[in-house]
Amino acid sequence: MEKRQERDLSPLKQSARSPDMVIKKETMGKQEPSERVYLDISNAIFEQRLKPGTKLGEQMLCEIFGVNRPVIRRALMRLSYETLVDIRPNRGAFVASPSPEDARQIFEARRAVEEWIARQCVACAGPSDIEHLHAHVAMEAEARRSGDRLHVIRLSGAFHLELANITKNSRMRRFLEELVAQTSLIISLYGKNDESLCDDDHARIVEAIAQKDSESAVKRICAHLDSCLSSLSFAEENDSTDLRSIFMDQHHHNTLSS
Amino acid sequence: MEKRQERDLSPLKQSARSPDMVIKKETMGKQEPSERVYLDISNAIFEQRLKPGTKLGEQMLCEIFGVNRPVIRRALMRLSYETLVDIRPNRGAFVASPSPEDARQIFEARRAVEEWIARQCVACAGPSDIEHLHAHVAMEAEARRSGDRLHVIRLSGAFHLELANITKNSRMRRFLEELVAQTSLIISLYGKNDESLCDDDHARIVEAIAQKDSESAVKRICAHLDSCLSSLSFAEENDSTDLRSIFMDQHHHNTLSS
DNA sequence: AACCGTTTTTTTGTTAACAATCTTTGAGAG
DNA sequence: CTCTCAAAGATTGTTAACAAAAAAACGGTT
Repeated sequence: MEKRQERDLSPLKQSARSPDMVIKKETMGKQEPSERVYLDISNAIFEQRLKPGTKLGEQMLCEIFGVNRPVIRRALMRLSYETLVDIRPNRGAFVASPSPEDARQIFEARRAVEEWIARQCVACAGPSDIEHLHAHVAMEAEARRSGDRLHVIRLSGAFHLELANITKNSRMRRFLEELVAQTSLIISLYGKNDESLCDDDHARIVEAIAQKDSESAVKRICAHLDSCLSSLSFAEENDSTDLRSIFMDQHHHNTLSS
Repeated sequence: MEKRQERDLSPLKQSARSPDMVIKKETMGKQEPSERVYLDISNAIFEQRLKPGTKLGEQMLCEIFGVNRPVIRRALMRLSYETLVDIRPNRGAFVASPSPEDARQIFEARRAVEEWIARQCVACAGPSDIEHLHAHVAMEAEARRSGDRLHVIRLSGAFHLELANITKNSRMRRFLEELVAQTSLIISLYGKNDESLCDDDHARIVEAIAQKDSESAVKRICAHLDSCLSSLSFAEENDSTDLRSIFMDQHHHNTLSS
């Protein structure tokens, strides 16, 4: 996990929490301050408002959130256990920058987990679950039509968590939450284009679930993840090669001009 | 997660860390104190030396580990995120006591994860991996023969993590680590007998992996987990029924004698 | 202008003290 | 003897201050 890129924290200054959609499924009542900070930062990462490498300075966060330093440290600590934040001793906390190998592992884990989730959904989704999924997909389509990128991202990731909810296994859901948030970082870092790829994947997954077609559901969710993965470009991996070749070229020109 | 049972922390006073076997796969070099405390407590839970409901008082832990309170609090905080410890505001931290529903979810999650791990192992385990697994199974047998219960528990849980290592997916491994530790709590709470059940399950799983028989590997690991689950008794759930029936009986006797 | 060394400032890490809450103990009444 | 209440003690939660490390700024030299 590398890539130190200085970016500002202004995305945190706007309240990130839309009332109708909260990704992190923690209690929404009276919260510990550190919990709130944790959730807000986590959501900001999830929604790609906080980019990989962003420095999360404690004092700055204290001002943004209006809390004391220990509260911030607690939230950052927790985010670091979930590998969303990288705390470097004596240097500060930074939004994590997953390596290509991290990305591979995360997608692999997602695939394993979501395969199981798809099967479970087929086995135990009831009519109200299906209805709920249809409504979600409709919301995605609407957000896409209206060009609300942030909302699309939010709903798109949340779709997978809605599937996980149906399984009623909170541990699997929580694990997927982490993986989904980490996926956001990966897309921030390595995404080539915007997602014009997955337009109706979700709808087709829901259809397979509604028809109790386990095989199709699994196939579609895996295809969806594969398509997402293949839309990434780990060209950053070649940067050193590029710099080297550029340097060699420059050196070559120098010798020619002298 | 309930069940407040006061038990002592003396198991933490002995150094839990056997040099040849460390369950938690964090770096073994220079560690942050809170990391060490976290690992030691985590391992103590894993090895069933710390029982569910045990109160983990901050001051007591400070004395045991020879560190300051903030260090302890950090470790406890982390353990609570992994649901191994239950922090109740103003009351203190307690080793978690999973409910029967928790147990169901944990085993379900384990099954999903370990199914995938088994498949991966079949697909990518090399000769040295197989050899390593054989050695591990031999160590288990030896520990069982010598009656070293603690060692048996340690090795038995570690077997699953060794399988996870072969997949080279650190996120899946880490998730399984948590599930395995949580399983220890469940067995502590709901285990009927000692495990005379799973004597050669591991060996048979290794055999299936060695023979590249994916179907058998999956079947055997699932059977292993099922057998483990069925060895549990959620009789605690029936306590109220027992008390009621006892009370009714007593009442019946009272009416007869009068 | 670039580089290096020193000083200052900023930020992170740690500790101690105080505040708040809960539990235990002891005294008094019935 | 039992129960209730108040006080004391213990524990958890929070805050402020100090220590340590890194980054930035400044001044001098080449």
